[in-house]
Amino acid sequence: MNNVFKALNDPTRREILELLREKDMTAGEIVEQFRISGPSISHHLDLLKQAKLVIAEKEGQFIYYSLNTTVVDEIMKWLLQIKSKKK
Amino acid sequence: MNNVFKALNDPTRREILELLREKDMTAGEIVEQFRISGPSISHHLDLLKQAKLVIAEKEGQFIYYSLNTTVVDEIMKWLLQIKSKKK
DNA sequence: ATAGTATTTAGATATTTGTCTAAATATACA
DNA sequence: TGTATATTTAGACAAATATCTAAATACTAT
Repeated sequence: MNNVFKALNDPTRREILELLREKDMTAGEIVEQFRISGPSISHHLDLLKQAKLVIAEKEGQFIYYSLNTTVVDEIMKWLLQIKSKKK
Repeated sequence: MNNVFKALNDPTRREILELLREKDMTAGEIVEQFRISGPSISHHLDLLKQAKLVIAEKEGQFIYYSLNTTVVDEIMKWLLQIKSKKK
């Protein structure tokens, strides 16, 4: 869960997730949306992958990234627990 | 919102929130729950305060900290939006 | 006033993080 | 086979972060 919070704690990475909400994209397409170098985006994608927030699938010479929202449920559960204050 | 993700991106701070779920506590009581120095906890509390995840109220020589979960709703909303994948 | 308790602020330090450029790897295709 | 394209890995560096000790502030009570 730590990894997920870590992954979410960056505006660029959150923006990547928002992009992937619309449609799956290749690393290159994602890079195009930002003014950040390819390697930096690649690094962000790696963190998102580690958190299991995205899935990477190779198709020929491209790598397609897609959202994986199952981990989001876990976070929401934790947040709900916090919200259910005892006193 | 950035501040909230930042505040949540630390196990100690998340644990503080879990403690405050049970009951309001003074800074000193919170410090007792950890093996971390008072000043460090004070710093964590400050970040939580900045994120508006906790509220601090002075009572005599003590400062009582309590959960504020209204900000949590904002995060949940964002997460739900991410979960509602288009394709 | 003075002493004691609660908490924060200041300043230092080691670690982590986000970014970059250059190089490496992998695939496509002529 | 050789060249172009897509992406990642490696290594460096500045900025942010978590922690500490020492000092400052604020309140209580003798």
